[in-house]
Amino acid sequence: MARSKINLKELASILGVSISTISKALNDSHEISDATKKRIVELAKLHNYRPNKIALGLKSGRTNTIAVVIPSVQNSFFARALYGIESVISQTKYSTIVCLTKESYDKEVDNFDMLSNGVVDGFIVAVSEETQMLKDFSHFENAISDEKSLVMFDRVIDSIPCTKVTTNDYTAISEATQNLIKSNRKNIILLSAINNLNVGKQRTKGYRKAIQEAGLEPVVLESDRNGIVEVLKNHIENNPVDAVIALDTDASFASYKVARQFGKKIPEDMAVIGYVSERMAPYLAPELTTINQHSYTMGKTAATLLLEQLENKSNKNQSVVIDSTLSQRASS
Amino acid sequence: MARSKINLKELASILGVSISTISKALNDSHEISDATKKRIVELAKLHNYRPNKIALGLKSGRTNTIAVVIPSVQNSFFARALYGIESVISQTKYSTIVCLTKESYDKEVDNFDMLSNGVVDGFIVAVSEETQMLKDFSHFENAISDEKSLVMFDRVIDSIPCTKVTTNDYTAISEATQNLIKSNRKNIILLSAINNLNVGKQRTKGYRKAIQEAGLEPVVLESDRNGIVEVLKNHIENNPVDAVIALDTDASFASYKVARQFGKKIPEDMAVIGYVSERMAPYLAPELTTINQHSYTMGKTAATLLLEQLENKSNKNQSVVIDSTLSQRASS
DNA sequence: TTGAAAGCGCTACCAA
DNA sequence: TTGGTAGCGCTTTCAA
Repeated sequence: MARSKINLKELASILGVSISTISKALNDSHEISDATKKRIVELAKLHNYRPNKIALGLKSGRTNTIAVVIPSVQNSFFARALYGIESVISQTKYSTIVCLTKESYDKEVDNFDMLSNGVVDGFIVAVSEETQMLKDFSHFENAISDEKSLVMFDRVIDSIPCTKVTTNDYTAISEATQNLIKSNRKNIILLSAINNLNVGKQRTKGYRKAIQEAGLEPVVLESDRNGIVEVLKNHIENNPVDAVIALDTDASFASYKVARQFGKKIPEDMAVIGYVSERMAPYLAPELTTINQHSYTMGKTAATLLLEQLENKSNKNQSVVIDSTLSQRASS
Repeated sequence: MARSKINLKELASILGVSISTISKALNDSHEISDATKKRIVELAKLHNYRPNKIALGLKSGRTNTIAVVIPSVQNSFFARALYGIESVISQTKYSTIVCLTKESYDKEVDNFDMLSNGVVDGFIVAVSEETQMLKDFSHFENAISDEKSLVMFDRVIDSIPCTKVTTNDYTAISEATQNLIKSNRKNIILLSAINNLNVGKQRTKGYRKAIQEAGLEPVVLESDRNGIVEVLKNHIENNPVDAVIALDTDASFASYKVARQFGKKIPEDMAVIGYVSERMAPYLAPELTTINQHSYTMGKTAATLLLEQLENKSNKNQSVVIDSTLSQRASS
């Protein structure tokens, strides 16, 4: 196939017409006669001509590319949110660049720096943990002053003026806790392998609120992914527990594992409510009651809002809350 | 902050020097005196100057961007492979564009078309199922004739001349089957929610080979994610089963679920070997013996080979095989 | 040591 | 209906 990056200039010289004629013809301009248009389009097709996106980008100042900057993709929440984003974006003329920050401030800043100057038209970001901690948000401010559209989802920074999509985590978990209380659980503990993250702390707050309102004693068990089983074991050995709220996948699975080891029946002896993908929850025995964050919907919403902003169909800086819901199953 | 996309021209006019002087100074050219260099660099820093990547790309014909084109990211194999790729790439001057094909030929072709003309320097791809079926590989051929570097991993096309990273799935599963046979299992069935995929068929072949060599009868149960539990139930109700090889996460979890429902103990009554992420396997009760595809390593390898190719350090078209290994746990 | 100018591939304005 | 030319932001040769 006669290929290898043919450009307007070459097409022009083949047909003995000017570059601008070629350009106009391929853009179906009314200025060009149908006859030449046809010749040109045919030749272009023959040579499989594709306009050079980079040149287009330089010219127009827009690239029809958006960046999705998220901490990870191992996490089913972000994987599914990304899927939602992609579903929306891929139906448009836009493409997606995905950047993984691994919760690192430096990586996040690098990505914004690299992409802000000409490469993308806008950003969808879930702010990394380290950035939240350091409270240095100048890369976001710079993006805004560079007139990039910016949408934050899940992990948002209140003080940055941009569009935001969040979930009502705090409320959801506090309601879940109240549910357990109503069904007469007395020793409801919280188990978390993510209390190093803000999300974890937020959820813990919701738990504490509900527990304290009921006059009960909050018990918060935290560890990292590797230690979580041990931490729970140690606690259960020495304390009464009749319900666990598990803040993440590891904590959820750990609850089941330890319950088995201690011969505790779920939900009779111990109820469990956890965060696990909706796809996985039914496989647990008994099926796990989960708090569903609707990650796919959040992704779709974030993408839709960004697109509207890019096409100037919406005023900037909306805030949308996607309700988390309790998916009641057999474990509680 | 005085920002908003300052460029060489503006810097030049501020200092009353020429654009080329600015350019050279910022690139630390020896042609420029230290004095002016200093003035220029300082001004650039003050204005937070960042070179426009798009302009650079147009000029140089390279963008220092690579595309990763994979079917999905929900799947833990690809999620982790992507993580491996990112780990390598993010240490270099290159950035990554991630495209999700959802196993669609059209999406894959679109992505290649969009990115081939100037946007990326190379591709890492796991070929979509539909593409494998349709056997139309011209988008790969075009990329090659456009002089893009191309690395395929996991899902590769033999007839396309490019670098390839694969795993020895066939051998791994056939060895796993032999293991079961040696430990005296007689009714070893295969359970798959992915036999619509080539990977699934490949694994099935490995199973059949081992079973038939042992003079046993192969039993292949397939379904999709939603039907997999029912299919297994129906079979177990009416047939003896003392071992299951589960080809994917859903099939693996389904095996546990059904075993429980029928009061079959794992591994005594029924052994299970499955494909589940190494992170998840220990949470199952009993812990699941898995076939580990080393997705992270595959990703890293693919990325490393691509980089070498981009920097012309390696001859093209190597083929690397990353051995799958059996992670023996309690379920078999 | 500095600057002018061409050119990467494309579009759009203005002439012809 | 067509073509010449400028310019997007940058690098690089060649002159000054």
